[in-house]
Amino acid sequence: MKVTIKEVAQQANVSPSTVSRVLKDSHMISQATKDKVNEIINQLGYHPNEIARSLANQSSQTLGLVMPASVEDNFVNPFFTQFLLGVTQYLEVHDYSLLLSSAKNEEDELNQISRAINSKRVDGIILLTVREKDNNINYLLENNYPFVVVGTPAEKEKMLWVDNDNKKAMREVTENLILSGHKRIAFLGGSQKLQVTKSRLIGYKETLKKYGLEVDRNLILEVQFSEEEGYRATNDLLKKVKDIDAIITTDDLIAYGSMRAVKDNGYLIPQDISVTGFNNTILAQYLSPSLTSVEINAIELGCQAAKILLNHINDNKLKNNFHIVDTKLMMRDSTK
Amino acid sequence: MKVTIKEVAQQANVSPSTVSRVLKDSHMISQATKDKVNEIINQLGYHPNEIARSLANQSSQTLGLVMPASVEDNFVNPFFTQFLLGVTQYLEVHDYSLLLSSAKNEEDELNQISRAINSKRVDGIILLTVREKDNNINYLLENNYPFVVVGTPAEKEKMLWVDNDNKKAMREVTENLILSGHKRIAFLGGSQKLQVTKSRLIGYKETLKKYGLEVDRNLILEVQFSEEEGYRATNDLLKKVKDIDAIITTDDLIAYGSMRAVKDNGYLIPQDISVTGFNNTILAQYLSPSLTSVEINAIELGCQAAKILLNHINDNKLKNNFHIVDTKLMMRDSTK
DNA sequence: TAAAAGGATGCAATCGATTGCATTGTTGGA
DNA sequence: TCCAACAATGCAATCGATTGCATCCTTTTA
Repeated sequence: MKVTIKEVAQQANVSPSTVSRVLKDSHMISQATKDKVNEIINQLGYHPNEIARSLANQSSQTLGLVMPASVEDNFVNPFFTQFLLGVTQYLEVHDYSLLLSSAKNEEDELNQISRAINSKRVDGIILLTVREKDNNINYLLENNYPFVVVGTPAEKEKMLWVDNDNKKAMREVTENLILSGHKRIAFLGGSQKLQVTKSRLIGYKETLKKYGLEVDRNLILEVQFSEEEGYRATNDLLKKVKDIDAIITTDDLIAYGSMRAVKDNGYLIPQDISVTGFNNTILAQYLSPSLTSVEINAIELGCQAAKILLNHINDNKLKNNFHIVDTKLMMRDSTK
Repeated sequence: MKVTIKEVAQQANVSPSTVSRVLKDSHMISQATKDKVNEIINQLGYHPNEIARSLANQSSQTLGLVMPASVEDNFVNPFFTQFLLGVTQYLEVHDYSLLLSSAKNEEDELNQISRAINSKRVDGIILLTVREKDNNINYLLENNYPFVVVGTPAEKEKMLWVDNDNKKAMREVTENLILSGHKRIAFLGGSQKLQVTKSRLIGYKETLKKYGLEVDRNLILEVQFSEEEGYRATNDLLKKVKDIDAIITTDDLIAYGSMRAVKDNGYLIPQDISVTGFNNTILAQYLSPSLTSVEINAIELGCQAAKILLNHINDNKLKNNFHIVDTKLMMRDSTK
């Protein structure tokens, strides 16, 4: 049942080395021998044992990915599934595999990462989260181990990373609102310690300035990523500030909460106040009114992450590299 | 930088065999030697090379999972992410890993599966889909290769599988509706060729009979899994049959389309007609009215799939085994 | 025609573990 | 005191590939 390179060699009357070279299509082997060996290979149904190969080549042809403990918060979002799809699709073409593990909590991530590395089962790691002071990144840098980060890291000139174009995305959203006549535009974002929030905020502010609108600190709020928080924050805001005509949020769930608050305060969407979301989840399509949102190309993000990391692994020179993936504004009925 | 078993052996003045036995905590080794070797191991920061281990042990300590081509249709649904989480969490405890690949289309799945098997990179396969005449299953059975199926397969006494309790779930839904006074309950399900639809339909019919209600063929419809189809089917149904007071669907998206049609036909939910969904996606919570739905415990399903497969691999006797995971009815405002 | 050159292939070491069997040293029973 | 029994460890083969170097044979060149 189990066919090894030795058996192929015997049947073909050559040495295992020759079979190995045929498999690589080495130029050292004559065409006649190649044909003969290939025939036996097909005949016996031989497939190389990748484990043995990995050992001999000192390379597992595998990347590692640790599901962050926070995926649980994010079941709303197809991001993770799409990202995985992008990664695996790219890897398959390049004869790489993906080894997946999951972390029980934040500290456990480092555990999982070092296990993967130490056991030599992966040639590189894809990191799905960036934290402010990121232990995982530090560990990987210290050990000089190949990895790519999804998101913009603090020391972005030191490593590989991919991100979507948050600044540009927010420029588009803001500009769109301004061009359709909005003047008092609020911004509901996540924690401003996060790079992702910072970038989006910059896009928002830049665009206001570009069109000569005031950046009002009272209109910029930090909220948790939940419907309830979106509701609460918007409610407070509308009680305090009376002339708001648009609310930009950085997540569809926040946007949904926000929409509820807008309605509860007696305003119409979008006639009185426009609302925008982010991530273009299924909610955006089916809420009423449907929600204008920003679509993230998670598949492409996964694909690019895999690509950058693989390039680095196969050509150790590229110590620093990055790729920025475009987003797409999905206009719907929650904006004028 | 790279520490092997040989170096540990040298430093500890023993042979590699002894180190290997210390790692297994073999009873053949004296406590003194164990202590000495373990100290050196910690000192040098030695970690076994799992690739080499796999080769020697003829076991990769890894399961394979192919993302079905159809995940793309299912980005709405956190099922996949949750399932993966369940699998990886279980595997980690048992020192197994998960190798992930994705299929471009239905035929490509078999490709991916045979690649994984032939390359000896996995000890078993988790199949996420069941089709009517399933090539993947046939291939794996023919090759006598360990695998577990998610869903109820046709020849369920021949293999390992896990599923959620579809029959019971539908019994609950139906009973609940009947007990709150509904008498003319329609059933919008997916293709009746699918086992999952069959089971759910049985639960529905059984419960009607149990309470002495007529099973009316006109009230049972097959639809595609989409909002549009849900709308269309419901619309047609309501035009034809006038006394319907509840609609059971087998997916939240279908339910949503159905709800829209109910409203468009001038009925109130739930006062005139109750509607139920399935899968308890994010939509169910946030639609208005919020949607009564059935929650599937995908994490548990993943966990059980991994468990059953691992048990089989480590104890080849259990050729047939299964596990049925309970569902949970989430009552919301779309039902009386 | 002999020597050099070069093409095609095989030998054997290697990757980093595991494990059956041989060996050594110690203990206890007769 | 001698030998059997057993505990502890080492030797060397093995898992299934890859690859540097040696070898052999053919062809080219002087």
